[in-house]
Amino acid sequence: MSTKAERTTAFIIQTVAPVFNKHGYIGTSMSDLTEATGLTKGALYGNFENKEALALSAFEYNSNKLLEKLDEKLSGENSALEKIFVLINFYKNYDIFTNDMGGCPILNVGVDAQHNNPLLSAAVKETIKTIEGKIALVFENGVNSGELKIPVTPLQFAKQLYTMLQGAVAMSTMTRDRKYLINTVVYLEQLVQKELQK
Amino acid sequence: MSTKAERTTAFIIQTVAPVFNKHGYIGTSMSDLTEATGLTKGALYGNFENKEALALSAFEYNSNKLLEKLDEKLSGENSALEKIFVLINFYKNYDIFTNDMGGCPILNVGVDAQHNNPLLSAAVKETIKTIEGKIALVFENGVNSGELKIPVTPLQFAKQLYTMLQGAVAMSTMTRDRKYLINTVVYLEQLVQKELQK
DNA sequence: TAAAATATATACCATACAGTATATATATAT
DNA sequence: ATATATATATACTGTATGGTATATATTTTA
Repeated sequence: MSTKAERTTAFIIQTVAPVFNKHGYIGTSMSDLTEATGLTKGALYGNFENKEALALSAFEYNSNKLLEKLDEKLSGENSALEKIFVLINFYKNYDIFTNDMGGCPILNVGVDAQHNNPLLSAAVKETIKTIEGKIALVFENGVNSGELKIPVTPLQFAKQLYTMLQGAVAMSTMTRDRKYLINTVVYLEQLVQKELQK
Repeated sequence: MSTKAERTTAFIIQTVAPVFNKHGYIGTSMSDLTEATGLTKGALYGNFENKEALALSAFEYNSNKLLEKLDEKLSGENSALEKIFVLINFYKNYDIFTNDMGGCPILNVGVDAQHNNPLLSAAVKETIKTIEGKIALVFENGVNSGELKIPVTPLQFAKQLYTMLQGAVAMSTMTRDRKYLINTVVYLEQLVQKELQK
């Protein structure tokens, strides 16, 4: 079993993660975090070097939850095309999935950190690259097995798909209207059906 | 000619606008603004009630610059299809256009304000609605004149197009890679060419 | 269970924050 | 040009900020 300190650290991260994600790095104060956790500054600074380390751990926590879910959706025994459909379909309820995190960590931290925190900004870029790689791999396998055809490279196609999905995420986040997600998913499903099936 | 005070107010807004857009509402301090303008707090508070009023004016300033540019692109004597091409093409250099503002005001303020400032958040929603309306009008005219065909309502199609464009804006903003803009523009040009032309 | 190690709470820095009261300087109107 | 109105600068609130030193409490190890 894990030590008490390890469990406290884990508890802090998971409690603090949605607060940072909602209010941003500067917008989150240390007293917001003591309030959310019920712990004191002594406890927080005993487990983390400073506010930035906390924010970074918080982002990694949210980011990993997302990456794990994507892995789950893109794994399994089904075909490449089916995997793409499952992925697209996942975004229909992306707002619900990310609600516990306080919204999409990619979008929130990516935009928030761009001129305020280079470390967080770099972490977001890394995560985006990872996600694009995961999607690209599915396309690559689908092409290699002769299952589907794509007009550009797998990575390029993955980037284009992810851009559209994140567009829907951004619009639904800013307007608080999930129709952007739903309509984009419908559009992409049709697109994949028509264009990719060999 | 305008009074000195009016010119000062205008000067403050245009100087302060990119600062707010880059660093967000909470991330921008009043001393950031005195530093940027070379004025003192007395001058700022003499011209604006408080920080929030300043931030709102700053967003409206950036937002209007964008809306005016869109009006310019969507006006003229050319056909509906040509207008759509001009619009899409505008986003190829959207990052350059918004650079003076400190980035896309819709995305930056829309994401920054979502849990921190209801007024700014509402202003962004309003601007999005306005932009979608402008694009929808072009589609509506194109359909009514029999120039082009669309599979859904003009507003619905406008929303879908704008979502994709904003997706490219979001991705290129977060990664600082303008290829997302370029590739999305290429994709949308093909889409419009193939699907809309009657 | 007692000693040592570790984790958390308390009390405290110095600094930065948004905002204000008032004095001073600058426009404007007569 | 002078009086009046207005705009800006200065000096100052009280509070909140991130971070720290140290005392106290709680685990862990022996």
